[in-house]
Amino acid sequence: MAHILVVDDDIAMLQLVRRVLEKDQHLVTLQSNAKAVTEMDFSKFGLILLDVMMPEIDGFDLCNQIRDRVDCPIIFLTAKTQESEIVQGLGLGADDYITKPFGTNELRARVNAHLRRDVREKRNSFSISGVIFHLNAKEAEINSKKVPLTKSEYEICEYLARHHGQTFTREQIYEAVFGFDGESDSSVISTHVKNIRGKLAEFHLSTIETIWGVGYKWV
Amino acid sequence: MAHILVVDDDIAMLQLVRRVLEKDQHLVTLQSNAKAVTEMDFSKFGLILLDVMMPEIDGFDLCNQIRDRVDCPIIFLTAKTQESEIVQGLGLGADDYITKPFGTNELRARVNAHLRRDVREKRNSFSISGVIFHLNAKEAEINSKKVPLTKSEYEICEYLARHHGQTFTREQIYEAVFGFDGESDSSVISTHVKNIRGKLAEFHLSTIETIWGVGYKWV
DNA sequence: TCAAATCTTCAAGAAATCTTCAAAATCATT
DNA sequence: AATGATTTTGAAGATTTCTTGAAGATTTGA
Repeated sequence: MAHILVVDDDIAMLQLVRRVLEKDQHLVTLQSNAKAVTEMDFSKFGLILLDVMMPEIDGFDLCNQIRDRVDCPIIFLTAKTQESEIVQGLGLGADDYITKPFGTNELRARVNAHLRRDVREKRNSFSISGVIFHLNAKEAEINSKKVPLTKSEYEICEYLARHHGQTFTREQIYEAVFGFDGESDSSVISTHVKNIRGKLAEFHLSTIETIWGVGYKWV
Repeated sequence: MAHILVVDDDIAMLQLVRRVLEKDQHLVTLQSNAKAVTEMDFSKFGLILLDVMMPEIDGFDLCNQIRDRVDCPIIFLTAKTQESEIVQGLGLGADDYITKPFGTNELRARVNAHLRRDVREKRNSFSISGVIFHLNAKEAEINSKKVPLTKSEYEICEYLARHHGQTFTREQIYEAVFGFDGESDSSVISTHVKNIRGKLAEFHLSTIETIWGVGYKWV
């Protein structure tokens, strides 16, 4: 779901955290060299877990530096239990603070809570066959590039993709996508499908299959 | 700084929390009747502190209901220390969890950390596509030169830029930028966009895209 | 209050999209 | 291979949605 950076000088701890976070399908990047961290490109991370006590560099310092450059949630991960330390950590712009030893489920829960907070602010979308459908924007995306579908084309595409595997007659598609009708709407769908196919072909995709005598299906 | 709602059946606790939070100039609203909470207008609060153990209604339930209606940070405040409870709380959409007895400074720090997270998204200037938006002055700047946008033009521009990538209908833009309306406001936006485009074009920018059949989008 | 700036309305022209249609291609069955 | 049914395709016309310019209404500032 998200790309998470974990910084800690304790290798065993890093591996533990990776194992825990990968339960939730997160992509986890580990870093035990705190100095190297300052030269990383943080933009790709959705969340950062930071140990406070590390040789060479202080976690609080690091937090400061990261916060200047990027805006994702930062969670401190540390053995310190003094309340004043917590205050210091949160005061620096960290978003949370987990004390070792921690329960692995608490770690997961806190990480996911912060990620959810981010997701909540974004649009919803779903992805299939390498195509991402952005429901609000009514746009389809392949390889981070926008597919130039018209509104009707997008609706047809999304409908078929959402019900992938199922076959629909042209009439069913027409009725589902536009309000409803009883006219000669089958040829309309045919033409739209032709155009959709043409546009998807530019991305080397042919996911709309003709079911002879019936209609179309997304595979 | 922020308007904070505190819900707890323990009056002494409510007063303690109020005293602590008012140190940071927050406006604090107390509520000891959990049932009454469900009928409140949450929109004005910047953060909500919620006790888990209350008579009549369960804090987790309440969290669910609030989360359906509003998007501000929610922090649980409770005597329970079981890890599984924490997991449950955070899983429900709460953003944090503080266990009683807590240090008053930890409370302040956590509350402020979550508020800061919100504020961070509200700087007084931000930049995108080479355009700097000065929120206070309501001025846009390109290559250190002021773009002569009128107030309405600036607001539309800033709104689209702030939500770059997202498509809005003319009506949505109108409602977001001016109060709200139900008239023929779509043509107003069309004309404003035309004028904005003209002014941005002088800086060789064309960042407002028409999404056919939907509206406009900043790219 | 008046003038200038800004906002809103409107309609004509332009652009994009949708629909129709018929010829060509494909498929299934005999 | 021939036939009839179904689908694909291209192009043209119809429709819907934008853009634009200009004019009237409103607000702002002196």
